[in-house]
Amino acid sequence: MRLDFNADPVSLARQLLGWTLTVDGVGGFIVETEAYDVDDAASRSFKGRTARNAAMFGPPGHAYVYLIYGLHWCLNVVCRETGHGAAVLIRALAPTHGLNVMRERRRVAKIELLASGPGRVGQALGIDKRLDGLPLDRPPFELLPPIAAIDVASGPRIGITKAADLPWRFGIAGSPFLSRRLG
DNA sequence: CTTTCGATGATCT
DNA sequence: GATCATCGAAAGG
Repeated sequence: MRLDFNADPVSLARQLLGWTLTVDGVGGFIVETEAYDVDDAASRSFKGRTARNAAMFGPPGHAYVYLIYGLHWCLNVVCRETGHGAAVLIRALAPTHGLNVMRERRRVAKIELLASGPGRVGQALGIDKRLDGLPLDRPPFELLPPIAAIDVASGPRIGITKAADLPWRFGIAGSPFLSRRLG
């Protein structure tokens, strides 16, 4: 099984569900993603390339990391061809690797809250600016294929004001680790 | 269960 | 000075 990072973000967002993502051996399987495309008013790449979003215009299969609301680090997977500015936001994981490390970083008792949201994923995996632009197929990252078939659900994206009607949020149907329920 | 609101800082206008 | 792909706590039903 292989991921096609050259695909469009909607396709990659669906492909990524069920893959296990770890940083320094800490993480879980991807349960929720969001697509951000070229010419997408909700995307940080919409107004063109800047210092902040440069990684989005770099090679597919690399990380794009940014700080939101001054305190949360969010992790994206760059896709399409180099120079396009499309990516998939990792919104939630089902924790499987390094549970103790994540609990220490997050300081929450419930396993459902360890990585169920983009900011929570960032905190649980220790994501920050150092990882911006790094390839996802080499340490500290690791991506492992799904072990079972995935039942995909979709719905509108969250926390955006533009193009908010597009159903570009994807998740594993019925998972208790989704940041919010999905239709 | 729901809604509201403050925290916090880099980036862009 | 405004914006922002969020979170968590607090307040209200």
